[in-house]
Amino acid sequence: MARTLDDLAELSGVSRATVSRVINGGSVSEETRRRVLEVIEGTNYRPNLAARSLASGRTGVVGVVMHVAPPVLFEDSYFVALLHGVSDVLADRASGMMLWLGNRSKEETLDRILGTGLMDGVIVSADNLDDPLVDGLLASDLPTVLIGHRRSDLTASYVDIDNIGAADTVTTHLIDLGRTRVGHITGRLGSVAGEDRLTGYRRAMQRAGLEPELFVVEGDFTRPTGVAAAAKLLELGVDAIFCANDATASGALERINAAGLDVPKDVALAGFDDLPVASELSPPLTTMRQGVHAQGIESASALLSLLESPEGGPRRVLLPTELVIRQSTVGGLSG
Amino acid sequence: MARTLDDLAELSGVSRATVSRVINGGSVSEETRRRVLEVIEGTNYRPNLAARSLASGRTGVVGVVMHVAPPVLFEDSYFVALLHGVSDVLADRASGMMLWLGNRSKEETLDRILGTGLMDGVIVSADNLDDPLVDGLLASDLPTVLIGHRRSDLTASYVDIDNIGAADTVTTHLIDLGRTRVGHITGRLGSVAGEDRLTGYRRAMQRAGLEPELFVVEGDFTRPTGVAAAAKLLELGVDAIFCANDATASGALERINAAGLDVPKDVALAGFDDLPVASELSPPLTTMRQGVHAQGIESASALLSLLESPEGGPRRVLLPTELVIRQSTVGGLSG
DNA sequence: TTGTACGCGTTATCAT
DNA sequence: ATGATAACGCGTACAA
Repeated sequence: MARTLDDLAELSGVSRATVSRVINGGSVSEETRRRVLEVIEGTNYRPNLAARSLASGRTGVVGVVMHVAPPVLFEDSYFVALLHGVSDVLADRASGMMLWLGNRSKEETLDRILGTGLMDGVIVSADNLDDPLVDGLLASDLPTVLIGHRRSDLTASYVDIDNIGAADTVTTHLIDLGRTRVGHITGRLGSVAGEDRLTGYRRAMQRAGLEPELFVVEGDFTRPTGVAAAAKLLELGVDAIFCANDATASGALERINAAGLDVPKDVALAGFDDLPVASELSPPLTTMRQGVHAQGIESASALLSLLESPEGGPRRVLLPTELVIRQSTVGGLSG
Repeated sequence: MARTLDDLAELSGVSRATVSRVINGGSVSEETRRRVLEVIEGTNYRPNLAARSLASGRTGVVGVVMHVAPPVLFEDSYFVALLHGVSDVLADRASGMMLWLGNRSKEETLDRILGTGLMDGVIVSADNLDDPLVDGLLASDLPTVLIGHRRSDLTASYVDIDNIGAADTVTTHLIDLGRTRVGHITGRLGSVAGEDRLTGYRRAMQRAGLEPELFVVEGDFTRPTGVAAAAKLLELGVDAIFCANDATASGALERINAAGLDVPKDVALAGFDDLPVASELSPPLTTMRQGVHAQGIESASALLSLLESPEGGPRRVLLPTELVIRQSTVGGLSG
C-alpha cells in the first residue's frame, strides 16, 4: 500500500508535486488528474498530518476547550450536549478533534494548547466574565471561536444566545400569569450566563413595576443550591420562581414539594436550558430552550468557515431561544 | 521569545543538537546542561509536535475512542466518568488527547484514526463481542489499550473487571437473602458486559440449585427496557431482580412501585455500576461498584507504560469490584 | 501543465 | 561531549 506521496508519484508516473496538486486541488490536466485519482483509489493512502502541518501549517485538527471541573462535566449534560454538536460537524469536515478539559490550571492549559502546534483552531466554552484562558486564546494567533461571550469579546468570533432577553421573557411569562412575588435563583455569579440572566430578570421586574431585588437568592447552577435557595425564597413568600437553569429548578421543585406546596398552584416554577431533566420532572418544567446541540454545531461551523476564509472577519452568531411552557407554570389547565 | 531549537541554540551558544539532547535527556556536560536550561527557563519554548512526530514518530498525543451513539454518551454517565479518569492521567503525562466518538461508521472511524498519524497510541472502549473498530486497531501497529475485553483479546492490553464473578456475587447476595425466584434483566446482548453478567447470574443460580433460565428477560442497559422487563418479571412472580446496570434498575424500580409492590419486602432489587443514580434512588440501590473512574485512570496508565517500554509485553489489568449493599435489598433492617 | 528544489522543526547518525 | 548533517513527508515557489 502506498504510504507517501512519493509512492503515489511512482505508481502514477508523475512527480510528487503533481500528486500533491491533485489531492489539494491545484491546476492539473484532466488526463493526469484522472490517472492519479485512479491510483489513489486503489490504495488506502492518507496524508501524514505531521508533515502537512510542518509544510503548510495546517492539519485539519481542531481543538475543543471545556475548562470545567470534572464533576461539573459529569453532572451537567450541557457540556456533553455541546460536545455532541461540535463533534457532529467536525467528524465530517475536520480530520480530528483534540479535547482540553479542566484538569490543570487555566494558565497551564493555555500554555499547552498554544504549545501543541497541531491544531488549526479552537472552540472554547467561555463561561466566565473573567477568564485568562479565553483571554490568552484570543490574544494568540490561534483562530478561536467562543461559545458564549462577554462584552469585551465583541471583536471575537462567537456563538451565543441572548441571555438577557431570554431571562426577561421567562420572567415576564411568570408575571403575566398574575404572579407578583416572583423570585429568582441566580446562576453562578461571575459567569456570563448567571449575570445576564439576573439582568434580564431585573429588567422584566422593573418594567412590570415590581421590586427587582427583593426575591433574588444566589445560586451556582447546581441542584443543591436550588434546594437551599428555594427554602429562603419560600420564607419570603414568593408565588413564582425563575431558576437560572434546569438543574437548579429540579432542586427547587424538591424543596417546594417538601414544604407541602403545590407547583404551579402555590408556586409557579421555571427553568432555563430545556435539558432532558426538564421534561422528566413532575410536573414537567416550563423552561427556556436554548439549543445546546445547535450551539455546538454552529460553533464548529463558524470555526471551519473562519479557517477557510479568514478574510471574512469574525463570525458572530446569536442563536434563538424558545420558551417551552409546561405544567410547572400552567398546570391549572390540565389539573 | 524563542520558538525553535535554533533560537535556543543561538541564545545558549551551542548547537541545535545539544539543545535537543538537553531537552530529551541525552548525554550533555553538567555545565552545558545548566546553561541551556537557564535559557529555556527564560523563554516559553515548546517543541513543535509536528516536527517531532516527523523526526521521531512520537508526539505524546494519545487517542481516546468511545464509539457510542451520541444519545448514549449523553445519557449514560459511564462514558463521561471513563473520560474523566483517562483525562486525569493524560493531562499530567501526555501532551494532548484526541477524542473519537461514534459520529461515523466504525470502518470509517478506524480509517481516520489510522490515517491521522499524530497519535502515539489509543485507548478504546471495547463494549461489543463483535467489533471491527477494535479488531482493526489491534491489527494495526498503533499501540492500543482496551477498556473491557473479549476472549479473543487475550493477547492484547486491556483494563477490565470480572463481570462474570461480579454478577455471580450479586445474584448470590439475593439468593442468600432467602429469595428463590430471582430474575435478571440482561444488558445489551452482543455486549461483553451484557453477556458476561448473564453468565454470572446463571452460574450463581445453578450453584444454588435454582432454575437459571426461567426469569431472564432481555434488556439493553437503558432505563426504558428496565421498566418493560420488570413488568414481565412481575408477571412471572419474581421476588428479586438483578439488573445488568443501575439505569435499568431505576426503570425496574419505577415499575415495581407502580405495581404497588414494596422494595425490598416484595421484590429485592440490585443493579450494577454504582453510578450516582444508585444512591439517589429511593430506596437506595444495592449495586456492584465498578470503579469507572479508576478504569479510566488505569487504562491511560497502561497505555503510557506501554509506550514507554513496549518490550514489557501487553498490560492486562483486572480491577476489583465491590458489592455495595443498600436498602433496596436489606431495607428490612431500617424500616 | 508539470517537475525541481527548498524549507518547515525536530530527532538521530555519524564524525570529531 | 559536541557539532554537522541527513532524514521524516509534505506544500509550494520557481523554473521549465
